[in-house]
Amino acid sequence: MQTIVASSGLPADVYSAKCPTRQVLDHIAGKWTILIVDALLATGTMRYSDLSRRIGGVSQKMLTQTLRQLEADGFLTRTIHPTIPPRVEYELTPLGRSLAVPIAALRRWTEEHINEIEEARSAGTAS
Amino acid sequence: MQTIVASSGLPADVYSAKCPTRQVLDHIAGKWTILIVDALLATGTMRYSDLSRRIGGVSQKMLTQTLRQLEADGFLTRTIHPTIPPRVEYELTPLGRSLAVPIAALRRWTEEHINEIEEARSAGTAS
DNA sequence: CCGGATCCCTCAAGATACTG
DNA sequence: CAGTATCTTGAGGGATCCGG
Repeated sequence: MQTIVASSGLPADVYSAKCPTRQVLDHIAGKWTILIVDALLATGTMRYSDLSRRIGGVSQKMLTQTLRQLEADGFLTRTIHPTIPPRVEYELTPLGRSLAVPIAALRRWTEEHINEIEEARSAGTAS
Repeated sequence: MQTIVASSGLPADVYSAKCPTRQVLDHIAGKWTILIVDALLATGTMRYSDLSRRIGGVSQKMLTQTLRQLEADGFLTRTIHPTIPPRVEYELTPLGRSLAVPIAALRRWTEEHINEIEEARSAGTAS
């Protein structure tokens, strides 16, 4: 099946630097995006601090920035509860959950093949 | 199934910044990695200049750097034919082809859902 | 206290030019 | 053809501040 991109009227092609699909792929490819979406698929609704604690090594700046990007792309919703202290909850949309499927597959692949990769690495450095 | 990482003796966990799986995921997540692996899955063996032409917007530096990384991780092989002019061919290993499956799924997802994403974006900016 | 926004600085990506 | 060398720029990390 071939998709025609509405905004450009051209066929979707991630190999073309100007194609809108490519920009989207670049966002998805970001390491924080993958971890956030995968965490939300597993956990359901999460607060800002939950995500911050769950995802090791993420800075507040990048967490906020990536969450806003994901919200703009329609992958998740951001719900503010104006209580004291404030509560902000993030949850995947149906679109976000459909993206989470291939992303979770990628995470699983990494965890399942890590030992093969480490073997290849030590084989390379040994020569 | 839970994988124990040989080098650390700990369970695989991409959410931990120090886990080896996380470093691997960060490489895989890179936009160039995804495009290179996906291109090689579709085409089989490719020369340096083939990849350079196929992947729009990649600089020589990043192409070389990413290819060396993928070679070190055991995802592809690099074969030099010492002819004049020189020929260098890249091809996925079995490990690389197994990685290409979830990566191709991600590319396909992007191309198939681009119109939904653009709709979400314009809905957001309109408000 | 939570969920950021802001400032500053570093390091890696990208453009450009050159070479075996 | 298939890279390396060099320089530049800006995305990303750390620390700090702030409104509710």
